[in-house]
Parts: sequence; C-alpha cells; structure tokens
Amino acid sequence: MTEIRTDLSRCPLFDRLAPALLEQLAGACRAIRRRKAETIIREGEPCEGFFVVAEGLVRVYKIAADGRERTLHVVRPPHSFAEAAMFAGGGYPAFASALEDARLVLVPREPFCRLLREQPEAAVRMFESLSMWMHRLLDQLETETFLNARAKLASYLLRELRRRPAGAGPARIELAQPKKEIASQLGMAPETFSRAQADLESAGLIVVAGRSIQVPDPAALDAILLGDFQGRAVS
Amino acid sequence: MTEIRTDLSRCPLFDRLAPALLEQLAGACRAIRRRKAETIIREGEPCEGFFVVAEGLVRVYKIAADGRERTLHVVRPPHSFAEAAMFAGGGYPAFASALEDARLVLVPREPFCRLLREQPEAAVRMFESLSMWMHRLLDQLETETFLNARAKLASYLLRELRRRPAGAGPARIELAQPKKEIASQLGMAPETFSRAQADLESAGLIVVAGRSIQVPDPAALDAILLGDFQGRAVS
DNA sequence: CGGAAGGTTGACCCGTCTCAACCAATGTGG
DNA sequence: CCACATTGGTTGAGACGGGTCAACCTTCCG
Repeated sequence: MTEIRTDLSRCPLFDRLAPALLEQLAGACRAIRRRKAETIIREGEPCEGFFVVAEGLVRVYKIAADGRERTLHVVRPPHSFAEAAMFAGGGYPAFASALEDARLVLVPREPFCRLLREQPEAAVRMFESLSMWMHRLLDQLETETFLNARAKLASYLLRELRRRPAGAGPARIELAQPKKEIASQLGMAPETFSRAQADLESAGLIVVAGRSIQVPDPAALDAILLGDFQGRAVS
Repeated sequence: MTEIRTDLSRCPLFDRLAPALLEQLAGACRAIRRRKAETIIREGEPCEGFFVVAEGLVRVYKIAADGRERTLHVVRPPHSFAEAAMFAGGGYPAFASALEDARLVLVPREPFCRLLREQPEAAVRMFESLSMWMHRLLDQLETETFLNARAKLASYLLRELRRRPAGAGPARIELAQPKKEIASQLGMAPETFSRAQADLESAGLIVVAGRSIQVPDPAALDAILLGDFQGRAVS
C-alpha cells in the first residue's frame, strides 16, 4: 500500500494532495502489473477507473475495422491515462497496452469522484490534466492535416529535443522505442519513416546512428515545418 | 443581463446551476456579437475566458503556416468552446470565427474558476464537457487515419442522421453549410468531397438534391465504413 | 547454424490534391 | 433589362505523396 501511495504522490494529479487524503485514496486503489505487449484496457470496455503509470511505458491506440493500429500517445511515468473515460460514459475510448513491463495503479472511479467533489484543488489538477490531453490531441490533428512525412518527423525530433534537460550537451536524441512504433505515433508506415529519415539526413539536417539521432542545427530543422522541402529534387 | 442569464441557463455546463449562482455568474459575463465571417479568437491570444454560443454557428479551426485552413469543429447553441484554454496556459489553442451572425457570452476566467472551486456540481459538468471534447477529437483523429474520403463522408452523414429527432420521417439531411465548409471539417478538398458524393450516389447509397441528401438505407451506408468500396471499379 | 526482429531500399500502385475549365444561381451597376 | 462578376459546385487531367509488397541486410539469440 505504501508503494501505491508513493506512486500516486508522484503523479501531477496528486502531488499537492494532503497526505491524509492521499493515504485514503491509495487505500481504494489497486496495483496492477502488465508484461510487455499485454493489454491494459480495450476500447468500449466499461470504465472501472483510470490509471497512473508508475513504471514502464504505456501505448494508447486505436484499431481500425481492418485491424490496422494507430498509436495515439505513449504515456510515461508518472503520468496518467483514461481520465476522460470516467465522465463521458460509453466505456473506454481507446485501447492501451504495455510497451515495456509496467507497473500501474488503478484509481477506481467512485473513490476518485468523491475526492473531486470534496477537494476543489484536486479538481483543478484534473482540469489541467484533461486540458493537456486536449492540447496534445489538437496538436496531433494539426500535425496530421498540415504536415508531410518529413515535417512530421522533424516536428517529432524537435519535440523530443525540448523534452530534454536544459543545456544537456549536444542536441542528441535516443529513441526509446522501435522506429516502427514511432512511425505509428506519427501516422505513417515504417518504410515512410525510414525514407523521411534518409531525406533529412542527406540534407544534412540530422545525423543518424542506429537509434541515436543528432541534430546539428535545430533551427534549420525547424524550417522544414514551414515552406516545403526540396530534398528529393537533388537530381 | 437577464438575457445573458437565459443564455447561460441553456448551456449544459450551467443548466442545473442554482438560480442565485447563475445570476451571480451572469453578472460577470459579457455579451458579444459577431457578424458572419468575423473572428472571435485567434490561436495564441491570451485567454480571457471561454464562450457560450447563444445564437448562430461558430467554426473552430487551425491555420497552417502556408495559410491553408482546417475546420476542427462547428459549435452550435447552446454549447460552449475554448473551455480547455483556461487551464492549460499558453493562450487559445485554435482560431474561432462566426459562420453566421452570432451572439455569444464571454465567461471570464476568474469568476468562472471561483465557481468551479465552490461548486463541485459545476466542476462535474465541466469534466463532462471536457471529456466530450476529447472524445470528439479522438473520433476525428480516428476518422482521419482510418477512413478514405467516401467513408469519411458516409460517417459524417450517419452522424448527422443520428443528430435528428427520433422517428423524424425519412432519412434526409439538410446541409446547413456550404459543401466546401463540410469538406474542410472532413479534412479533404472540396473537389474530393464532390467526387465522394458522386460515388456514393452512383452506388445508390444516397440521393443528392442540392443541399438535401437522402439516405434510403442507412445500414447499407454504414457498410462503407468497414471493408472497402468497389464503387469506382464499375468499368 | 538457423530464425526472428528491426530496419532500409526499390518498384509499383492508388488515393487525394491541384489546376483548370465549366456550369448554374444570384447579384450589381450602367 | 442586359452584360458581367461572384459564389458554390461539378468534372477532367495530371502530378505527387505515401502505402504496399518484396528483397535484403544486420543484429541478436536460442
């Protein structure tokens, strides 16, 4: 139980919660483990509650009628997912599975809703979390409709760069997942990812070495997002 | 002022609010009018508050670096938009403009946040509203990635059918906006919309007469969403 | 050694975008 | 009242981006 309490306390939703309330909520939660590739929730399943990721990576995704999959987001500790499902009825709106062996905390619906009603501060945190999800989805929809494969990759790399500690040496990214997984996040086929990467590399914008990618000049990479790109027209 | 109170009371966010609280909130709000095509908010602008649509239609959209636009959603009375902007910082996440002459109520940030802190019931409504937006965005992203132009149109028509009063005569839809606007909502060029429509019509799935579209057999139209469509392979 | 998983590359195909012509309905000014 | 422009929509031709299929390579592992 004390482990659950610690896991919750790290999550932005709860990190300012009074210890007593945290303890109480933790008592109502359940620790859950999933091995790599195991499913956590299925689209349409009734919503028991939402999840805090304590360890490991979780992939949130949709499945098309013909079986194709599309990753919507990868959730890392100490964040949460499926919060929105609790208020909209109709079950979970997407699938989720473990990208690595994962430890999760299931926060059941009722105890959590009680907390929200009683703790305005907790409610505000929840609003912030939902808003962040919305912004993320908006960005994704924007990326989707306005950018081509190269620009999507560039925008992904720049986002990853921004996630790193400030002034952390040279601009280098270590991909934490297989490239085909990243391709799915970006809404493209693995082959297209590979080609986009090759294009950016031959334009001198990135240097690829396995799963390590260097960006000598982030500003130049950023320019890809605007006007188009003549990379393929070398002839 | 009493007009503002009435407008607010119709909005799902506030329709169960105690009259005294409603009155108080209304006192802090501002009535706003916009003519057709006038801008309401711009992406990145600091967030003063969010909006309830009292009359008219509002288009929420993104603009690409090269000027292309993409409609994300059309908000109709008595619903609201830009709620999420209040919690995420960084200003409004998209543009909004009036599709028709519109009457709006601006609910300023601070008075509203105070209400949320003091009224758990209001907070619950807010969660529901944010969750609906998230579901809508998820659906849109799903549609975007899995469906082709014909299937997008079919899914739009079926959605519109479901919005109509139950048992309201034959399955007919009156498009309330120009087709090129709907094309933008569906993320396709107007020409593509026109062709998708022609395809469905020549397959006998819909009957088009100007802006009026009939669906003789909704179940058949639904089948388009699953497997693919041989409509163009008539030869 | 053989096999599986991750990744790259080439060839080809298909869907959608773009550009352009065209049409109908509606207005506008002389 | 007519010439003309404007707006909304349809249709055709061509180009292009990205998906698919297939071959191949490397690394890792049993």
